[in-house]
Amino acid sequence: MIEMDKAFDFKTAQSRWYATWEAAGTFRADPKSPKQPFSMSLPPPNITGNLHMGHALAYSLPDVLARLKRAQGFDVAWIPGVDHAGIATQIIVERKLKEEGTDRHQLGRDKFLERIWAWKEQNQLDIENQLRRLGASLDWSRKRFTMDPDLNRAVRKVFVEAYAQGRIYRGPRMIQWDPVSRTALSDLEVKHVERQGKLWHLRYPLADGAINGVGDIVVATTRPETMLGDTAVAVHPDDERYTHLIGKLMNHPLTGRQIPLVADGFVDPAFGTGCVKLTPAHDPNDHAAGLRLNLPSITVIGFDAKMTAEAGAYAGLDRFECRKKIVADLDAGGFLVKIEDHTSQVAVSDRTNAVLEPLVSEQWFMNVKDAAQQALQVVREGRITFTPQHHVAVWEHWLNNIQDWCISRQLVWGHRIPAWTCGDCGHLHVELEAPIKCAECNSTKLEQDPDTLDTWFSSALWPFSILGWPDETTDLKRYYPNDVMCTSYDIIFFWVARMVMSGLTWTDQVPFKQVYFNSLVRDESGAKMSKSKGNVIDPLEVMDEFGTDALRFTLISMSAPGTDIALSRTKLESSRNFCNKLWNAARFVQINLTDEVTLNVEPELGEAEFWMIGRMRDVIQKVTAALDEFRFHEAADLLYHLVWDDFCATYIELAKVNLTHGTPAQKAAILHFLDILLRALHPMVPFVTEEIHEAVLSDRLAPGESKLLAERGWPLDHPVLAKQGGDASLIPRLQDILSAFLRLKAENGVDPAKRVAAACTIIELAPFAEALKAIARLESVDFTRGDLASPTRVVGVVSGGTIALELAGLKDPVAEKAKLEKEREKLLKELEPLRARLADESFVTKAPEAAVAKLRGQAEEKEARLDQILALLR
RNA sequence: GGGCGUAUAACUCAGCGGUAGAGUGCUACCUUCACACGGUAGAAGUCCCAGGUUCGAAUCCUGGUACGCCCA
Repeated sequence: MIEMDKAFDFKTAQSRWYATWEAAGTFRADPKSPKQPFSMSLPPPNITGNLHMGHALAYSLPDVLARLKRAQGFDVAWIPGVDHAGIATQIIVERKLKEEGTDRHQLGRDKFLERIWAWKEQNQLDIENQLRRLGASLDWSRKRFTMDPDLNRAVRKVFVEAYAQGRIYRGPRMIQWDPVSRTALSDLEVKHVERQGKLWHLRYPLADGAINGVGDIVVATTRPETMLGDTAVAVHPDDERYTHLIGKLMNHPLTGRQIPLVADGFVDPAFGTGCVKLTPAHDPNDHAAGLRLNLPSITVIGFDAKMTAEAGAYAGLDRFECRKKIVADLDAGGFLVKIEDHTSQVAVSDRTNAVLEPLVSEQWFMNVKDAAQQALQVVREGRITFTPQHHVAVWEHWLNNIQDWCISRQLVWGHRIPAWTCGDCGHLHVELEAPIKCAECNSTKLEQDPDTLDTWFSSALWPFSILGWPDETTDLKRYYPNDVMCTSYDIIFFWVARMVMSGLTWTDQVPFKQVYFNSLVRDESGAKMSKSKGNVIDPLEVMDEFGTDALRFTLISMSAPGTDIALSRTKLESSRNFCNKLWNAARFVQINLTDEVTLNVEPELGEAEFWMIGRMRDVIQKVTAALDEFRFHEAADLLYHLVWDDFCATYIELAKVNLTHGTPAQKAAILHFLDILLRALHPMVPFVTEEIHEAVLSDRLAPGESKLLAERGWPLDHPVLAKQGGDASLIPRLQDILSAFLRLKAENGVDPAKRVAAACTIIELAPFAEALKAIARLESVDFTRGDLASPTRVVGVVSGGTIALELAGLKDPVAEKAKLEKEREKLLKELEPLRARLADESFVTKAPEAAVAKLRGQAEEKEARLDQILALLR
């Protein structure tokens, strides 16, 4: 027999079991199995990352589902993988090159890619092993990487077909340019941050001299450096201050160019002076206005964020340096009217935090308007459900306002765009495979587009590409659509929306039926974890300090849908203590077992057993229902109290006599209960339960049962749970009087360990005399219907009777009377609203019968207690 | 500017039409033969504010206030 230590050694347990499960193939899906399939795709973590607390949560919750479904008899396919994370990865490897004194341009595209692949191999292993440490029951035989050859094939197929259908097109458009990573970004990768800046008021002189005494137009701008590209000044058409000047020309203060005053509705008359300069090449609003008004566009800032040749004297300057110089020059020239402080929203890159430059550039785009409508439809129709539901509102808003998606990136790391341009005739070929020669002119001078696709382009295909799409594979037929997608709500647009759109477009099916959005994990004061704040809690450290099970249980029990999680040490301690409690309960059971006690022995059931069975049946039913609806916190809470309060505090205490001196049949009952509890808890705390299972149960199983708890069934239909019998009210009443005895002792200053004689009027509990004596430390218990009041006894009132302790020397009649009077007052106070409500005609007639009956029951109970107190006081 | 969410015990949070709960902390006591990562008893709350609906509201509705997040 394996000896169990006094405290659960989680370190040993969590390093042993994963390898065992993996070797046994416990988590491997089997398409040939007669079982019903249940499938999920792991949101692929970036290869750049270490496991952080967000992952720990996002992967613990689906693991609960995967383990539950496996236990319920499903063929579970939970498929892992990692994401190549285009920008993030390239930034990291480029940083490494910089440390080595080189860069990607020196290295060249091919060598640079080699470096990234090498780095990826190592990092992928790290993150995969971290997932194993977390206990995530993934089918590693099906693991994927977003840049695997067959996933690349899926990407190319989608690109080529979408191009043929006109969904994908190329063209010059204004995009957000990240000058640090030197790539275009999609709107979603742009973050708007509030920055303290200035508002410069600049004078643009009217070319034909003053009109009505007004010699110039004053514009307000937050970006003076772009004025070199101004091709107009705009006002609101209804702004009466300026209507008479519309169409007049101005002299540009720096370039000397003449530009007109134009009117356009986008101008906010309340902003600054009501006049804004128009720079179509460097501002999205100006760009749109420029197109509407047919204005020329002059690009003065380049892709390196430096001023171009068009900037004349300022050419070559960094954009922010240029700003300073321009302001100084304007000031010197008398064109600077004033400078105000101004907070403005600055667009920065989500990844690099670089201030973005809106630039017109040749990029690839995807029109997703139709797909968006379909995505809206399937959610409205309930073909995909969201938990929590309130995310539907955001979903609706975003998809209804969706813009074309800029999918090309000027990066090396990613899926290369399958487009080739003919060097001779300029024809564009979008093909699955590299063409040998130009179909138009037979030239062999074909050059592939150097750009790669947005990382999310391949992620969007994840649920079906990992199953072998576009081939009609066995896996695709069986595991697609996925049943559940568990992910974070912060990537609802980046990922979830795009998966739904591409799933509908390319497979004509929803990619998954239910989406569960997990919360974000915050620190204990509710602040977002960030490296700069220094409040990051590392899940790897937590697993070392408190155990993986404690971490998982904490995250699960705090996962109430819709609220973020404030992770705290105390909560982790509490979960660790819970695992230890379970461990010790099992240890106590194990110590008292003899070899002949096995799960094959028909258990002998008494009152306590029937009560415990009832509790387990009730709780496990509720847990099953809660997990079905993603109410993880509720499931965890129910099991916590089932183990701690019902099994440990109540049942084991009552069963101690049987456990230590009972027959094998009596002990078998306890063994069955432990078996049921372990199976119910395993999805949440797999390591401690598997460890206990090995120590206590693996030698006592029925023939044919797996020795691995991870392979055993969900206990809901366990035959022992179906047993009925006994008087369900007995144990709660016993608990009540136990507590009352202890309270009487405490109130009267009796040492809890001191054994005193006791009496009780509830004679139905006489069979529990031994347990009562042991738990409440009583000398004896006299069960009698008679009056317990006596000069030597202190008396207490419980539900349905009275109890007494023989305290000859210790009794203080005055204090006792005072206590009873106090209780009488308390009862009267509690009864007051009850009596009032029951006397209320409208309540009794209008409220549902059950509500009235319940209240009446409560009132009767209290009245009875009051009667007993009054009798004792007489 | 628009949208979403949250306000409940000292702290972190459940509950979301029948009259308030958990974990932690706090107070007192207990090293009792599974567990001090334990046990027993106890104190602790105008359920953010103001209206409304209802026999009845922490719970539903309306309007505030505060905080958080998302979008523009």
